[in-house]
Amino acid sequence: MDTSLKSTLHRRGLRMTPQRQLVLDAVRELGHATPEQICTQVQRAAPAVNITTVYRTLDLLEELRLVRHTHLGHGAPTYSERAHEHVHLVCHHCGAVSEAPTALMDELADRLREREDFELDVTHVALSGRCATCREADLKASQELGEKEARA
Amino acid sequence: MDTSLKSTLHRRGLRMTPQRQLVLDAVRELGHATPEQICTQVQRAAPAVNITTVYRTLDLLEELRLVRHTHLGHGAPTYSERAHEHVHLVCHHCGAVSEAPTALMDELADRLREREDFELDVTHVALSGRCATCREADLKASQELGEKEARA
DNA sequence: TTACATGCAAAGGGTTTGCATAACT
DNA sequence: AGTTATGCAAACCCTTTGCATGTAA
Repeated sequence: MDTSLKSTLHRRGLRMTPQRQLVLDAVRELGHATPEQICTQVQRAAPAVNITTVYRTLDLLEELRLVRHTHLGHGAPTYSERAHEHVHLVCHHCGAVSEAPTALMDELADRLREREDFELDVTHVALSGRCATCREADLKASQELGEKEARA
Repeated sequence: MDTSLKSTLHRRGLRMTPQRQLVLDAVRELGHATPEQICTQVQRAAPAVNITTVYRTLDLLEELRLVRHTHLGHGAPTYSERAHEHVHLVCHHCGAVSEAPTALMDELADRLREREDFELDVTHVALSGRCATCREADLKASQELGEKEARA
């Protein structure tokens, strides 16, 4: 079975277009990007492409399971290739997004299945917390505060 | 130390108002609710209250650590009492939201701290997946499909 | 009499929809 | 010809901001 985008579309009576290829390319190049970022990237090659088309194409590519979107918290979701599976870690202090292997979630997924009868989708929602850099900064700040109080 | 809302506000040079009490009451009554739902609830007691005030009050109550908000995926976040700590499980098929004990996440939190140097905030983001009801429906549907194919 | 709080209207980001046009098959 | 795809504008939801008015210390 031919699994190229073109034939996948054709099997559904849909057509391959330059726009669709460009959106898919942009998702692949950008890693995890918002619709707006994807649109900007696409427009570098084809300035006339409208953001509406980007939204429609992302929905389509998601249906075709070529991409997925993740909610990082506030604001627009980000889209990435389906093949690149990972957990997103978002620092809600500085906003930094990092990626971790999904294997980290295996045990949680098992427990949720057993105890809550819930089948976890590891990639759809990001985990929120405080990143290494901000934790270091916190530590330093509290040390300085300690010294200041010791002096006083 | 007096920890009532009124004195907490007073210590910051802020005032207690009927609106602020009503918003806090609504959050407590509704469990996890969007700003709009909270506004509707508040307006049952005081119809003139504006949604702007609800947003401002929710921000304030969050700063005071009396409430927290959680992103369930699409759409508006939901607010709940800070004291009610739990993990949110959202079914991305039917939209149902359930709650699970945060203890489920303890091991994941430990691993993230060790391996990724990331301090997880368990409550801020919901976990996404497929709930028990939808999983049963899936199972039933695939069984029926199997029977149909067997007949054909 | 000064600071804080509210309501209202308007603007802002992100997304969807309606519709006419254009491009395929 | 008939369907699918696009661009454009308008509408939509959710949230924030500016400003005038109101209210409490």
